[in-house]
Amino acid sequence: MVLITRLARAIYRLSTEDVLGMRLKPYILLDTLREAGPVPQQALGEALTLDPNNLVLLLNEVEAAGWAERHRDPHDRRRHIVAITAAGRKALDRAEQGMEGVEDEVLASLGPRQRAALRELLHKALQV
Amino acid sequence: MVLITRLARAIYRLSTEDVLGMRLKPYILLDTLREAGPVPQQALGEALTLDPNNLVLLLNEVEAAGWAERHRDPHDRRRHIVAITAAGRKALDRAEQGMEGVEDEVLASLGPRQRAALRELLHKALQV
DNA sequence: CAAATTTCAGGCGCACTGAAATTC
DNA sequence: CGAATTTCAGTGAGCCTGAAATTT
Repeated sequence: MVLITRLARAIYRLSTEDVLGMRLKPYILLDTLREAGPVPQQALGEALTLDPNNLVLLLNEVEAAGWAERHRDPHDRRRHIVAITAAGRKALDRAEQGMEGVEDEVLASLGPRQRAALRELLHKALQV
Repeated sequence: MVLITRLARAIYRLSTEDVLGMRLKPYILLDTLREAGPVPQQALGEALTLDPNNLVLLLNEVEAAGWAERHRDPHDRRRHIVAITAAGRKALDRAEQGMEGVEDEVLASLGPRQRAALRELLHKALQV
């Protein structure tokens, strides 16, 4: 647990807006959103371990940038369905290129196979 | 990178003071300090990816709790050497028991072998 | 005197609490 | 009407910039 938090901190410090073209939070949101497809706002918050209040503020910012859109769910008009936009995919692609540099620095001690193994383990851990 | 930050966030949310007997930051500091032995304050900050200013505040708190001590380095009186105390080890042991519950929750999808493999990969990544 | 190390004070973006608005 | 979902305003702790103090 300690190791993960220490690594996460190193990642955070390297993931500046200069490197990604956006702050780290929107990047994580867009990455998750692209993987999950259009989802209710609540489910998105759970995936990001972000409480609903803060998600609203983050989505305001991301939507203002044109990277995602909120639409009311026709089946339950209380809900908002969140989806990534074409511009969002483009911005995310650019950010990912910057993130490769961060990964090379953070995981410098690991070879390609070890990185793949790590990715698989992390992915499985989050698949709850 | 995204997976690590998402996991770290989940860990942070579960690692309350009720569970650990202390906040997460002091826990990480004490864990790192016990592993590294007495170290100059500056080196400790680097290991924690924490800038020197914030480390001062964190150490003020940890020292006030009696968990660590700062002493001047006799060879270079500008430096402070930081060391964990006996009370710090005790508090850390208790916190680790609480952290086991967090680990069980966060890594519920992984078996013992996978957890060990994950730990080894993370440890190597940080060994720069 | 310049550099290194630790310390503190001020300012700002961030996260959580509480309450409101809409819809089921 | 009670519950669910999203939204916003207010509050408090946390991080960073800048400058001071001590020692080399």
